[in-house]
Amino acid sequence: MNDGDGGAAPRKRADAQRNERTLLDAAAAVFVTSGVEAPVRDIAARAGVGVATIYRHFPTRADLIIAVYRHQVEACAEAGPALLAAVASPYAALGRWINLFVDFLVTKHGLAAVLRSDDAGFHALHAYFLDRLVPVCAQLLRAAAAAGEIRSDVDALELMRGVGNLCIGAENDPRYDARRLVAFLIAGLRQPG
Amino acid sequence: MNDGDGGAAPRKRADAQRNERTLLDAAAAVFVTSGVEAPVRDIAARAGVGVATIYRHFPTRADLIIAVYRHQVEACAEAGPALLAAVASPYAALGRWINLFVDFLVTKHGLAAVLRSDDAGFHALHAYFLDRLVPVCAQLLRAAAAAGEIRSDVDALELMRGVGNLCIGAENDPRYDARRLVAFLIAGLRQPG
DNA sequence: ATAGTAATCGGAACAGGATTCCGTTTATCC
DNA sequence: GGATAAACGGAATCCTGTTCCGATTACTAT
Repeated sequence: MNDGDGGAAPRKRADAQRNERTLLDAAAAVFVTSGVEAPVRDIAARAGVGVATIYRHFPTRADLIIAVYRHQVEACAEAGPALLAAVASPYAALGRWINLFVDFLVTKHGLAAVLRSDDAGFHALHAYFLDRLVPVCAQLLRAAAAAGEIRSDVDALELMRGVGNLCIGAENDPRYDARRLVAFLIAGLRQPG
Repeated sequence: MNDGDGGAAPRKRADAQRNERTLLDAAAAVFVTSGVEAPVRDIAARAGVGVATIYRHFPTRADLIIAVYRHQVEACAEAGPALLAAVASPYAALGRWINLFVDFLVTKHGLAAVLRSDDAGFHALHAYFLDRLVPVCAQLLRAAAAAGEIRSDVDALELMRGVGNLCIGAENDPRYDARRLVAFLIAGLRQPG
């Protein structure tokens, strides 16, 4: 809703809309090469705008990161119920879903690191990821526990944070395979016996 | 060797030795309250010296952190073989040793985070921790694998990095229990079947 | 079409931290 | 006690992030 006209929102100016799009593209490109903590000035330069324009559109870096990756996070969130419906074993569905999440994180240079940062500026990023993905994870955990495949005392938030942490620094380092370690962690959730 | 006199090293001046000690104490105190990434100026102020004095004694922050925690890291390294000798099951010894490591990390505010940082300035810190602890971990892993208690394809470096990552952000957050997650990870190493 | 208006813009100014430089101090040796 | 070079402190520099302000430009009403 509130996309074409709206009542209260006075519709943004055309140049502002254009700049927002340009900034998203520039940020995405810079994130790929320099990571999500690239200097603000670099992103502004790449977009051909002044630094203040970034702050006007995205008050904190978290807002910019969220905007850049929103689609992929949504896709990941929606994949949870789909996997649960499509795969026979809830435990297998959980494993598959976690792999999707891990793949997403390790391909976004530095994202896992800022995701766990306790810097106040990243509060919105924290909140978004957690609000969107923790419930999905909790649903998968409940299903697997109900099926007796894993222990029932696993907290979704804790697991998500653990998996996120395991993904830190996993980009382009052949000696560290986050996927493998996460698989061990998930294996460790199985019922003892 | 080369502690009291030596041949090539011209023995440091007395005030320099005193400052180095003072700096170590000041850094240790500041690390406890503000974490290992505390501003250099704070440490200098606490020690009552100029900032350049820090750089003269410890060229990078990594050197300072290593010096502050060297004793505890050595103790952890030496605990490995001791546990292996004292505990009947190598797998149990591994678990106990990992717990020592985790306890060390989570009580040093922010240490786990810089430990995994790929910032060039922390290269020495990386190298020291890895050189000192990975061989110990490898020995424990070999013993447990030889006893048939865990799979034999676990790399010590990878495991250490995984455990270190799980400890990031674990200080004073009741909703995140790094010890518990590490326990799951170690449990996941058991032989399948 | 045009003048008025307010949203938006760009880059300079400011702030905070790390790192380096240099004139001064001081321990050591003779 | 004086010469010498190591060590010192703090100012200067550099690099980011963030805010401010005069200039610009899209929209609106006539």
